[in-house]
Amino acid sequence: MSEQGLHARSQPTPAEALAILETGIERGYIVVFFGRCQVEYDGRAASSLPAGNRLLVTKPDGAILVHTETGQQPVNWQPPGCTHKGESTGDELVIRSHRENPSEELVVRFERVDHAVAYDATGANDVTVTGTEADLRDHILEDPSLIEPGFEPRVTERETTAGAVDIYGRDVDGAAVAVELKRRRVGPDAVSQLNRYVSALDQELHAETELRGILVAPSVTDRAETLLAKRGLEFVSLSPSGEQPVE
Amino acid sequence: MSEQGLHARSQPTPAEALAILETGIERGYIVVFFGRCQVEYDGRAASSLPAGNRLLVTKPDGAILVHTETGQQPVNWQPPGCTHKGESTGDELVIRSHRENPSEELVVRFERVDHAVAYDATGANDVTVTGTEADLRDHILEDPSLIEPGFEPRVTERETTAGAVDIYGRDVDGAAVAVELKRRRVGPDAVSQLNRYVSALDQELHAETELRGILVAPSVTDRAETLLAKRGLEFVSLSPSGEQPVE
DNA sequence: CACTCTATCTCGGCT
DNA sequence: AGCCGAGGTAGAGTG
Repeated sequence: MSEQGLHARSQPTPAEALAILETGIERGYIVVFFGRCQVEYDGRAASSLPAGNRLLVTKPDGAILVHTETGQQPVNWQPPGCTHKGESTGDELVIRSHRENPSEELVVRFERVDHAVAYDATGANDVTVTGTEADLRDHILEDPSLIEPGFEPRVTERETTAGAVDIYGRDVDGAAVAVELKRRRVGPDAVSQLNRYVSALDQELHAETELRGILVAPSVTDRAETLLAKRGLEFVSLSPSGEQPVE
Repeated sequence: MSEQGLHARSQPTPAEALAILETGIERGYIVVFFGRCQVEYDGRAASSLPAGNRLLVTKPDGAILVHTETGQQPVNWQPPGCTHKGESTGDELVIRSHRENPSEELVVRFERVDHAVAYDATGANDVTVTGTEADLRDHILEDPSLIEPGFEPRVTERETTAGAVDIYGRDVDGAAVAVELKRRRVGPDAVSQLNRYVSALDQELHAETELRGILVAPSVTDRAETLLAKRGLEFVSLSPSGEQPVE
């Protein structure tokens, strides 16, 4: 079965599957195998997966994925930038994916390939997303009173020795304000992040100005709220849509 | 083309592709479409992807993935637990995936399906991984002197009001020690995490005992090192293998 | 269900 | 190439 941009074959021999893999890689196609395989990985960590029926995907950018019947995430993978080599040793098809820095290798052993497909998956891959932290920031810059009356943003991504503050400005009394934005409900980690920036700014300004830290998110967990209080930080409830979320 | 546990068809009509999807879902198969589609998503965020040749995977656990030719991650997806419905409207095949809590919907519109596969991907999916944080912890519990001579672990996952300390114990002088483990090089976030635990413990113990905080990781970034010093915390270099990493 | 934290996180942006 | 932080993070463990 072979049309323009598509090669598919059921129950290929290892040699046939290898041919589909190699021509697919050469042409910049996505190559997909359905079959029974085992997987070994060694690199940043190491893992072993016993034999089972799986879905293998190789992409022209060097990514490779092994999917089982469950989970959104692949059970094994390699990131883009790897080089894949197929090898047909008698009745087995072995696919090795390797990369450097860090040195990692993934080995997939097919004892049986039930179906093989190579597909030309070209096309726009520019997805547009809304409801991000950037949207939340833009809403605030457009209407700073969403934070509080009289809030005046001065800069975004203001650098400190501890990292960049999302929005830096002044309140109605002239006090400096560091704002940390989160698009979703936050835990203690977000409070610590804001606290790092506020501590760094506190040293920079050496007490010349009063300094406030405000965490902006749809909501916070109990522990985060406790930590905010302990650190003397404030919270403003806002969603990425710019609306105050309903309870 | 149809063997036991596999249904595949090239250039199916929308009705034929829909049949493969529905029987595949009913039988608990992975269903894969290769074709030209556009994708809309609305839920925690919202996104839009113009038409292009893509790979779509639906899993029997309710997960769904849309892959382009680049990237390890799918360009659009739904997590396990969703319900998928196919719909053949004339010359289009539309797949809707929906879930509640949060309410999210993914709509994939195929103007052309070039190839469709349903595959019975059963088999052991229990991957064993080594080189994790748990391995690092076990190495330390087996040989506590990896931290320092005389270190004596008392409990793992010791609860504090700020969260659980990975390893809690005593040093050779009887001082309390809170150890935070990381399997890889860490930045400021890990230092803040340890600092939260140490602050909480400090209050709990109300200065009855001296308290030390030790971050264990292969290495730290410059900012993390600065922050460690500022917070009065310590660092011990260890890898998940239990070895001290070479420079 | 919500909270917390790990992850071979991935990914993008910036230095 | 490394650092830093966002992410529709996902997934696991626990209460």
